[in-house]
Amino acid sequence: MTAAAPFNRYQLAELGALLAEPARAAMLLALMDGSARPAGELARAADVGAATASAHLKRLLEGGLLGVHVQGRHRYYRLADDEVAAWLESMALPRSPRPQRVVVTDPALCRARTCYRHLAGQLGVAMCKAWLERGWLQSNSDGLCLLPAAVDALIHTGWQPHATEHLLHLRGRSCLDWTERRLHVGGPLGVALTDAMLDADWLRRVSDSRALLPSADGLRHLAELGVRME
Amino acid sequence: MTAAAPFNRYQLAELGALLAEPARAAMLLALMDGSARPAGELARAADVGAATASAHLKRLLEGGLLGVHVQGRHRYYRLADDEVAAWLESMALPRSPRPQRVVVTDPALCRARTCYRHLAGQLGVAMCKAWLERGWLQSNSDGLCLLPAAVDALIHTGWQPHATEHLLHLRGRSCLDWTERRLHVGGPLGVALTDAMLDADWLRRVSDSRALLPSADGLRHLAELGVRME
DNA sequence: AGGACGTTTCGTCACGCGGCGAACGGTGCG
DNA sequence: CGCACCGTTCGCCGCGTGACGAAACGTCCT
Repeated sequence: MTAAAPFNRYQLAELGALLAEPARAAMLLALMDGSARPAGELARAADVGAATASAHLKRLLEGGLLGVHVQGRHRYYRLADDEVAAWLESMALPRSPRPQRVVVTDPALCRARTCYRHLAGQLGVAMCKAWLERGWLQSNSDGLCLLPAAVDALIHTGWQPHATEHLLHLRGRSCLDWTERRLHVGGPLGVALTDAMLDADWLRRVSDSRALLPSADGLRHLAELGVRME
Repeated sequence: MTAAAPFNRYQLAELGALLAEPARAAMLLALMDGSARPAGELARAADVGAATASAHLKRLLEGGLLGVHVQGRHRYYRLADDEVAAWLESMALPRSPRPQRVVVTDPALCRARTCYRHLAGQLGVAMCKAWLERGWLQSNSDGLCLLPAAVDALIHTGWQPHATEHLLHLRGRSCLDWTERRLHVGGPLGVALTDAMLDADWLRRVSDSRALLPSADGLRHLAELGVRME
């Protein structure tokens, strides 16, 4: 299902574990200027004993993050290569947007709601996805447009033929859903579809909320049209 | 001394610790496609119990790597943002040059040697650094050049005035040292300086080696000129 | 209202791992 | 050749933390 996992959980964990110790992190940071430093100096930089430092350096070496360069009774450790240095530098970035809040959302609002004036939420996303897969909705450079097969199906469920055929002339806009992070149908087409569903009593407005409540009738019809919510 | 450490050892270690657990790593990998998944599903993906998964998700959330989106009795976890996804992707890269070898090097070769025909090794790096700091050597767009103050000092130690003054007209090239990963003086200026030191018996060639052995006299004079080797 | 279910919190246990002191091995210097 | 020194290996101890079961909390469904 995932696109292409770069490597497995154990490799990622092993790499993380190398950074997870303040003493090792201190050593890596001390070497980030590209210098090569003897073990004793790194032990002092990390504020640990020689024995401890030696063990850490061994792990970092075996993990491929360091290289060593033996010179008489000294052993000079350095970052394995510039890639490692660049990668360590990049560790600082994902921390910038530090404040991560817990966003509490009304369940009904997630299921179906208006986005401006068109349908959004799980239902909107499901409709967009299903109709694209069925070939009822098409995406071109101009945006989204409905195809005749969709109109036939909608009329078959009881929609007014004239008003439904009018949908063919409306343009839809791909709209990224806030909660689902998936595309759904916006623009004039999205608004018209939503209005029609409200007229047909498939959806009902909820007072004082942007939530839309699907009726039992609506859910049944939508399921027939390939739109299912888990 | 280091350029600008992005953050301290504890922050780096904390970030690493978030990845260091296979269960957490599995969860992050499962979310790398941008999906939002409920806690139970992530528990299954990580192959741990619900209680354990909940604790891990809490840590990842507080660490800023995940966001959550509460919907009724479900809690959908996702990567905090696209930056985190890109950053995780980049974790795969530094592993490619896996084989890290221990390089054993002759101590004398590291201390001082010829790089092409100029002085390199610790001594070459020390000279470059000291003379830049003293304002005897200057770096401009054209490379390195010696300044009159340096010539005066060199003549004062006994170098031939005429030959020494000639050094002012030579251009030096910044050369990155192989063992020290530091700049030293190459180019015509570097060659001329090295030749002069050999002439003055500050340095001696070692047969069958690129190593250069500083004489006691040479070390003393170099120390006077600010060039010290630890 | 009551039962089912997803999720979190709490309490407990056990393993892993980092820390150090001491001993060992190798290199350089007088 | 012996001493000094740097670094590693070994053995032991203590803390941190991940694992789970049980229980509590909150939401959905009928």
